[in-house]
Amino acid sequence: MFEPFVGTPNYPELEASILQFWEEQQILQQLCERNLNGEPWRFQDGPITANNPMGVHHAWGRTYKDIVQRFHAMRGRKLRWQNGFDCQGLWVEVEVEKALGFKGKPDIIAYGLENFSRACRARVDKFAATITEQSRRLGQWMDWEHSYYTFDDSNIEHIWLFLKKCHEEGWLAQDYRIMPWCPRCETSLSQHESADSYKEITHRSVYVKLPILLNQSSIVNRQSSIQEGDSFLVWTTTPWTLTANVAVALHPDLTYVRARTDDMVVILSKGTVATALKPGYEVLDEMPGRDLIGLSYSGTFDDLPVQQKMNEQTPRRSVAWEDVGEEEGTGIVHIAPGCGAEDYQLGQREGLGFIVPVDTEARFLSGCGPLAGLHGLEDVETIFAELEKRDRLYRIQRYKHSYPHCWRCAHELIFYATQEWFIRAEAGPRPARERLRRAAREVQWIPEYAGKRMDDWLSNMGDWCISRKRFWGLPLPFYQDEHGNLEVIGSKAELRERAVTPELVDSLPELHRPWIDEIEILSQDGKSLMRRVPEVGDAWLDAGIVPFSTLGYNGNTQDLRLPPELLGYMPENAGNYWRDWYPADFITEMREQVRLWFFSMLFMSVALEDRAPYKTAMVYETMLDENGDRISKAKGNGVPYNEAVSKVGADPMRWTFAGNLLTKDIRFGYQPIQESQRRLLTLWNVYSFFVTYANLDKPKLDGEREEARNILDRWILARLQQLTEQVTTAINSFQLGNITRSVESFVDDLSNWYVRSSRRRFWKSESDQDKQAAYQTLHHVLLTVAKLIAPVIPFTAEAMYQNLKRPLADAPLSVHLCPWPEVTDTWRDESLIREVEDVLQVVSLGHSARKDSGVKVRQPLAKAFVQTPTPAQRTSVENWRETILDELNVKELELLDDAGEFVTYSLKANLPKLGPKFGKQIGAIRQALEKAAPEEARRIGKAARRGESFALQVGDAALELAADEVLVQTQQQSGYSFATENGWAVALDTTLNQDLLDEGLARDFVRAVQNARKEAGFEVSDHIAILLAPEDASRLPDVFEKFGDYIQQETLADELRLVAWDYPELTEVKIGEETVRLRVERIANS
RNA sequence: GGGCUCAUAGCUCAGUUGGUUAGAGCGCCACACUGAUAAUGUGGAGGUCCCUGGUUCGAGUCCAGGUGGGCCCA
Repeated sequence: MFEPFVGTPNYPELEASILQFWEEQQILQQLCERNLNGEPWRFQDGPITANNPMGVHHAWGRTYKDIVQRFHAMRGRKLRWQNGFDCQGLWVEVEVEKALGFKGKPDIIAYGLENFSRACRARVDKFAATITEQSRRLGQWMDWEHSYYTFDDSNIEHIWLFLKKCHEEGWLAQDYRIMPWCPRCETSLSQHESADSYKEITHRSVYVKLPILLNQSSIVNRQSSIQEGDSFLVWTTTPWTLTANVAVALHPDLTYVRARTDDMVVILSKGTVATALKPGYEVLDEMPGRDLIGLSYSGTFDDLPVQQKMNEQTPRRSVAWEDVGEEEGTGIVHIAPGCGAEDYQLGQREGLGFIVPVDTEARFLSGCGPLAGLHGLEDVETIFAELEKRDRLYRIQRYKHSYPHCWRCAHELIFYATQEWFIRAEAGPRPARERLRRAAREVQWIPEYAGKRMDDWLSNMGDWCISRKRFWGLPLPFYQDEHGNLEVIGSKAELRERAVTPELVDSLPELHRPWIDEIEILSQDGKSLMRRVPEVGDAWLDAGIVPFSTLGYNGNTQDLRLPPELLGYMPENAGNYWRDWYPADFITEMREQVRLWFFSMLFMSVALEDRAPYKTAMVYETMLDENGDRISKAKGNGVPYNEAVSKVGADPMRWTFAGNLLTKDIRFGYQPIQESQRRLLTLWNVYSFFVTYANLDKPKLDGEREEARNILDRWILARLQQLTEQVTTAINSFQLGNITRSVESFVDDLSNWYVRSSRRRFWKSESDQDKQAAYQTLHHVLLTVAKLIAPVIPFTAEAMYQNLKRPLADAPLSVHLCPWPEVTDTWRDESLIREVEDVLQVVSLGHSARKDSGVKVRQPLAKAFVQTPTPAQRTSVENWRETILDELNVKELELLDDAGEFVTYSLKANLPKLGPKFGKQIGAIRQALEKAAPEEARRIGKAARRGESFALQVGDAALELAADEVLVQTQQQSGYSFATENGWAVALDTTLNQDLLDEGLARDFVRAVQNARKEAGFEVSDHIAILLAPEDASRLPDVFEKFGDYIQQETLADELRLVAWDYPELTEVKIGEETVRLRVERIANS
């Protein structure tokens, strides 16, 4: 009937067969067909960089995406199932360069741009295929045949449309930016690339003196003691940048000194005197930094043309800067805005100009006089000599510091001002910033702080630098003539219209360099020739446009990668497509995407539609290794995805991911996965229990169900409604971490209470009807759980479902084709659930009392006494009397009004009730209750237990309190074995008579036989014969007289034979206090 | 320097709108239970809920300040 299942699942094997099943039966296809007329549920996938195989951290995010998509699909919503690949930009170039063994730009140019672009495309295609395969293996459902690629012409054209819009808004601008630059590869490096490239290195740093020119100074503090001829002492580790000096910076609040050294007077901060000056100096006087602002000075290379020219425009001066420190140098900082990002910013603030003294190879330009042609980094000797010649050199010192290097060729980097394209945050009549903030406020952010992060970013963001001086990327559609006039092209059609040779546009293989660079256009007035700027675009433009480009926003739906037959879109109504699918209901990515992808999408959507392109945005945190350390390739401490998925399977990983709370970093490794496997094992055990016994009993599981009369069935069904509601709410509200919590708690109840208590119903029930009900209930529960876990662990769910659905005539082919479970109101029963919580309390206390008495559970006891905290809770005990008797192995259960003889009472205030009512009085009331004399406590306690109000004397006042305003506790007095908690009390009568002892022995005997059966490897349904040799004075023969039927029934023993002590092949075992010899034999099935 | 966030048992983490004796899992010790169970139960050991102050009858929870970690921006 059912496929037998024992032991633990082999996930990799199981998952492989299910993947094959999904594939063969085209389950996703069927799901799409089923939901063809459903309300759209709009998920926008963030493109994964198709540059390398995916890692486990990708699997984490993809699990979230898959959970949510599968859930909504089960609920009948129509989805696009579109996965996306990020295909352009420096990351791809860099990997291709590595693969080809290139050192930098010159190698690429030598290789040929055309070849290079083709190589980039090939790499993307290769890894898109790899990632697709890996994602399938994870169980992620996507329409893998129709993933979008950001290098597609349609994507590029949509970005063009956006950029044109930006131009119309007046947001586009060219400006300078300081970039880390490799003089050997002749290229800038992005921030990402330079982040990990700092290495310890020793440079010769230099102290130079800059004579102050009091006469030329705009501001002179007449009180200060500065004299003509005093010099600022400044320090730098990059002497070549002195040619680009335009200012010095001092901290206005630091103390500076005049000091005599080498027969001259220098100025430096007080805190740096000892390290900066040669021995034998003399401090003359001191002054605050602010007195030294606005002074002119003579530079190091006044005679160089670049310096002369700049000095005419903006004369060198000293400026105030809060970032100046005394940890190193002289407290006076040399400022070269053309050679440093901070310098540049300060320069902007202070209205300074900037000088770029070197070319892209770091060789001095012609404006640098005698230095021209020399290398800024390599020809330091000459720079020192020139400084010496000009009497500016004070001291040279070796200095060890961490300095950025090119990660490709290991060459030292410089910082370099380059001209780039920007989208302004605050330009135009309708500036972007506030419009972005307004749009972001309409988004539901999960967790909420993601929204704060976005707003913080938007409030503080600078202009968006969108250009890169590279090759494989979005070709910026910016066309300039020789005078620098700019026009922005918004589509390929427009390009053709404007092109000097339209046929060239027709024959473009793709909208990429180098092909696109061939196209020239005519300016609007038709007078001048315009060429495309050489730059390509920031890759975040590629990703940010996808809410539009994947939906054919520009009206061109020809080359979209979508399966129209499954979405109900025929070519004739494709124009409605984007309107139906924009904006997205949901997006989710790692937290850093807030200021990256979420930002770029928002920006582009605000520009085009003035609203956010997503309604709900969810972020998750960082993945760490299982020890909480950052995962890095160098350390090799990450779990390799392919290894993990083939070793432990996808579902245990998915369960681990799903269980993490969004606000927490996840600690991931094999340990946590094993933990998840263990948690899931309980469900498999219940499933295995069901399958085993259902195969023996062959219950009727199809058609009408028995009415659930048994309280256990009613209870687990009530819990199932609760679980259904919890899981549904968790996914609907994106609190995904609550799914596993709810399911685990339910499975725990199912295994340790429902199955445990119902066990006997499955193999010998008094009534057939009850047995049927038990099977049907458990079957229904397992099937429902399979559906509820289907989004999270689709393989496990499918495996269970495929087996469990066998007896059902018209069940859907796959669990993923089932409708999502709905809450059945007739089965809801909150009070029954609370009852069981009470019962579990009683049972727990009973076990505790057992433990206390030293009488083991197998020994039946005559009587248990139970006292409830409130009268209402007596029904809990009444309703579950049989279960409690069975669980505690007692013959009788008595409810006590008053555990009087066993206990003393103690009272506590019920603060949530009393607090609001009595306010400040509550302290006194608490005292009165807690300090009440024993008889007084007993009087009140009894009254409260009966649900009656009672009088309480508090100081001078006599208060009337209601029963529920006091909490009654009872403590064990003496005599009986006793346990109390939360107002509950359970006492056991531990006196034993011969009948009880004999029954205990019978149970011991049964237990021994069961053990023997198990060791012999018998099936649970095998009938046996028991051969027993008791010791001389054994009570067992008597016990057999009395409990023979019970023993035979329990052990499926058709025969119970007493044999001699030396009978062959007996095994000695202990039964209670006795030692016996026994053997079990299987009796052939007749 | 600014923003966000976190700090609870040896470890990983829960802790809903403020409520009495702060929980779970893992790990450790003892005992028990077991015709699904590598499961489970009971008991034990293990906590200044980061610190200080405030609001309140009452603070792990709310507020302010501080300390420390993480991330982002500058």
